[in-house]
Amino acid sequence: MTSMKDISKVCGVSIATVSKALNNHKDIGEDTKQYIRRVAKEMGYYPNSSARALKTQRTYNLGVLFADEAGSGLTHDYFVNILEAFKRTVEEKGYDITFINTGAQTRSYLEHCRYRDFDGVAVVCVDFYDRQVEELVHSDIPIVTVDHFFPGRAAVISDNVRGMRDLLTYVHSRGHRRIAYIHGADSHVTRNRLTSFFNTAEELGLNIPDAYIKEAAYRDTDGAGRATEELLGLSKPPTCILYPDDFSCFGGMNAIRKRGLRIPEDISVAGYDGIRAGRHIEPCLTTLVQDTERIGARVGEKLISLIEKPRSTIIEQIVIDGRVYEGRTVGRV
Amino acid sequence: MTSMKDISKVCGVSIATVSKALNNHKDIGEDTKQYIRRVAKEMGYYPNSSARALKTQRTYNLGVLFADEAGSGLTHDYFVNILEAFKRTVEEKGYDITFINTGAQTRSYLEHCRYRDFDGVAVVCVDFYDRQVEELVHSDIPIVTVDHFFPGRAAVISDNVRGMRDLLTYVHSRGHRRIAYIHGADSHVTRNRLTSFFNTAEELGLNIPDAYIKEAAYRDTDGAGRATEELLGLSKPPTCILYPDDFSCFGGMNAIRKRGLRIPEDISVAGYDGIRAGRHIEPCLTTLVQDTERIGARVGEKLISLIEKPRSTIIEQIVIDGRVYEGRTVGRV
DNA sequence: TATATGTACGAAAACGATTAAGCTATGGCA
DNA sequence: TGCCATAGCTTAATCGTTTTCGTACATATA
Repeated sequence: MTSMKDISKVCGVSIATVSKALNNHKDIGEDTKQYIRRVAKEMGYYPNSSARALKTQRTYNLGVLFADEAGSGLTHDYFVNILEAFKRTVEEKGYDITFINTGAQTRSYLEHCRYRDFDGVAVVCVDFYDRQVEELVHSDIPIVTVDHFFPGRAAVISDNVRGMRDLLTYVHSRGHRRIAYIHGADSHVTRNRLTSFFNTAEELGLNIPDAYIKEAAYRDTDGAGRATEELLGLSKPPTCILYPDDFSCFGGMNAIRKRGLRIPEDISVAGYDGIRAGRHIEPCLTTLVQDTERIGARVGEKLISLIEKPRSTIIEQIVIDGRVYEGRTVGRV
Repeated sequence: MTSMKDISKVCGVSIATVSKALNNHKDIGEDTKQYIRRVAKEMGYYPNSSARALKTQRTYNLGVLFADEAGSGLTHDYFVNILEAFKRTVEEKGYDITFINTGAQTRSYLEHCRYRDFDGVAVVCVDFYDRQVEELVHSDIPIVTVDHFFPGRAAVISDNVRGMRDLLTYVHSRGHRRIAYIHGADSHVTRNRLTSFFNTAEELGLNIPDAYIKEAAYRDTDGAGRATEELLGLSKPPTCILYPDDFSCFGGMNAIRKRGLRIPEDISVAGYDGIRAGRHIEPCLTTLVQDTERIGARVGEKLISLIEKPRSTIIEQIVIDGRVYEGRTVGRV
């Protein structure tokens, strides 16, 4: 590896001059600058990030905390899409991203961040009630969280209240009155959707019997299937079932078909998330598409502004709208 | 941030002693060691990776080159599952992973690797004919590639030859004789599957008319749909169609249904990959499941052994078997 | 002419660790 | 008693940068 030292020898100048020339300081003559640059290029010089980080305390490396509740890791469509958009956004600004180790827990999340000296951290997907997450969030490292708000910290949040309202309103507009909701396991997101579901139902004058509310873990096709069977077994079964997410909806659809019922002729279903596969199955899934592209991009932008201009940055919740995707799983009734 | 210097002051010993104590060198007294360790812990000390890397030339950080051909990035199911398994494996051994910037190309892949001083690189998903990839592969950085073999470098390869053979044999065993194959865009993987398809067909005594061979880009549902329509329009259409991957198969299934045909009663289809969604749709997809878990794990193990014991490590191709998943899209004929 | 200003560069410290080499007691042994 | 090992530390160099403070010289100003 060629270092500045090597270049300085070849050029017959000091290391300081090389550094300044390469970093375009104004107190180096134009000719010298060009000369040094040329030699550097010829010698295949590339700066050493460790040395630079050591001196400047800036790594241009961002940590990503990504720990799916179910341990499915990177296979979670919604979060992975956010991550992808986030990655693209920050890479454009010269940052790299490194995963915060979640598997082999020899050090805490915070310790890991200190070790790697991340300039900032994006908390994309995680158990927000974990003590290690708490510790990390209360540290002095710039942080942006997704879908969860911590007081005094920036967050980008998919609008679950509005999302559920739009979805339910759409289903209602298709004539459905007996609507069941299988919600996900308890979390901020779940509570928001649930509250919004009930509020919207009331606004729409819907009567939702208790038996129409079920719980199944997110992305648990079997659990969603079982809940679906229970709903279908009711004396007055719903005409439409809302699911925690698209995957769960797949599970529900299978349970429905096992009973010999058709979708959407006999019963309607709707998912949540808008994963790619949903658009390519038959009938294609009606769902609430979360705008992962914008969410990820905003997380990136916000995090970088927290890092680069900490003073001028207002801490805030950034709320991102989704939209109803009209597939063909919600029939007219 | 507490440094060794701080600890050394508090303990009244030299920095060297602190370093040795923490790194468990044998020439430090047991009492001193314990004492220093205790103080370090109390002061919340954590080593600085940049400083350490600068000195030791080891970063314990691995680069991941992950550039989906279609720019879909992390949303590619097959590769993302490999990545996940890879990540878990190397994290267990104390390595972190950082993405090699593929979007904002201000520096080449190799330059990026030098900059970050990766101990090694996993090339998971990329255009292997890219000049930058060439450059990287021919450098002195330990590398393991997935699904592509470069002479003199380690590779983990999903057995596409055997996979296609198993799949075709299975389809044949279900009574199909008129079998079409929509293959993906040209690549090593595609060529292997295609060759294997023809060889197996010959072994089985199948006659495959030219019109039964089509091409569509990987994961391109529309393209697969169009190719499917062409196949269906033939005077003697196939009874079974094989697709480049599961997603394409979804596209094909939709095209088939648009014609009013039923799967698998009227026509059979099979995918390739074994993505999660395929198992949860109706009817669930018959496909060749690639063992992403093992592929990712082997990439991790191999890469680490290349790094940690470069001498004793034999460069090799590691071939991983897949297996046919019997869904319900291939009927008996 | 004497002084101020500006330009172009260099010397050296510092970032936080690792490590070879050196130093100093202490105890064992002839 | 004299000598040598050994245990247990310390000194100091080093990794590759960045950055502050000088310095030397040329030019402008009074």
